[in-house]
Amino acid sequence: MTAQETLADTRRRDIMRAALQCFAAKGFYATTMADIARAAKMSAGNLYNYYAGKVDIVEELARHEIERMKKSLQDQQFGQGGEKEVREHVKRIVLSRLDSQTAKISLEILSECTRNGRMGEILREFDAQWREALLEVMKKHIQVSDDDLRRRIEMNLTLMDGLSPRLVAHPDLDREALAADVTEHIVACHC
Amino acid sequence: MTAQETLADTRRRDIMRAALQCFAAKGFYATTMADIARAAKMSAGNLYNYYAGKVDIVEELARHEIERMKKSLQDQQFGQGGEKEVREHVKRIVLSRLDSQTAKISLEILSECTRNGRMGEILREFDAQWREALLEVMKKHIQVSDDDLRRRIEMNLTLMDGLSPRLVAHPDLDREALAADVTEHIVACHC
DNA sequence: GGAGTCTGAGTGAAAGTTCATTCAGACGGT
DNA sequence: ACCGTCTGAATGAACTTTCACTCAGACTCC
Repeated sequence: MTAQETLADTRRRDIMRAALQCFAAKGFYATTMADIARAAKMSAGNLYNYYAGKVDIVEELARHEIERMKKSLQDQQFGQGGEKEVREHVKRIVLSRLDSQTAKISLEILSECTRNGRMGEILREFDAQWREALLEVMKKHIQVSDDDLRRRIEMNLTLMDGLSPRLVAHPDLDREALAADVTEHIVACHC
Repeated sequence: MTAQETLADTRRRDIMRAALQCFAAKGFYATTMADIARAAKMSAGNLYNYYAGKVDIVEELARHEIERMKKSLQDQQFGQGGEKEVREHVKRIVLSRLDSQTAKISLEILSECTRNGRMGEILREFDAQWREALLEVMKKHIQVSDDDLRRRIEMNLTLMDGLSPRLVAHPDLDREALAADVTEHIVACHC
């Protein structure tokens, strides 16, 4: 029983990893089930023993990615530590978004969210929660109106959201420099 | 002779308009030739009298959109006018990017650029030209090293690029406020 | 030897593309 | 002005290919 579940979990992880590669390389629509199967080193038919279909794979992957982002943000514990720690945390997040594969998948998911209602819902819900969480943290550090704080948050998120498109339009940009500048701007607003 | 060319041009424009609608609504891959034909009020077969195929339509539309952006930016004449004029120009550009349909198409094109070599080339080329042009303009107004200027440009472009993703993640955001804040940041770097 | 796992050829539907055909209007000779 | 001819835009059904999905049987550990 446990062995079965473990195997199934392993297979699902294999498939997710393979799907991530393929989707980053060719996009959701251009990758075929055969592509995913090949990348996962199994037959196409076997995919259906672990996922109901392609849509299922796409949605689970998108949910995973959003969940991963949420987790990485929450782990940062913005409320804790001095300015130096905060700066390092922020910079780590920024740099993680300046990864080519991450950027491609992010854009793919964003596109999908504009037309797949359920996925759009998930993203917007996550975004709203995240804005509220940021608001609460910042309220403790800085004495300005909520309205003003919300505007600063929106600016900072816009900056974060711009990293993926920027990397596509300018793949050779100086990641360290951009990460430093973005981090500086965010921290300046935060403290 | 002239009449024929005009008719062809009209049809191509009809098709482009129809394709833009469809692509914004369903994305490049999910829209079928039948969709475009329906939106353009003609038969599917007739599309092939004006475009070689679906890929051709997608690429021409993307080129059009990038060209349109380039033109709108060049028209702004950043070098001219006082600070007030510059501010208004920038704000107009920012607001134009905070349009829902524009945002969807932008994301669609960005995704496509990550996997279609030719389209990626066009985007990166445009981006590089634009960065150089900005550098030249800013050099005249502000006395800092080229390296520093390039970093500021990269920041500002990141901010601009973030507008489309932001609108997808938070469709109800206060556009006026965000546009004002983004504009303020850009102008502050520019003068 | 049986349960669980996997394979890969096969299937059907969907969508891009082609093409024989239609038809409205332009042209030109009488 | 009228008729015959021609052009080419437009149609839509047929063709072709691609791809998600299925299933009957093979394989492999206990």
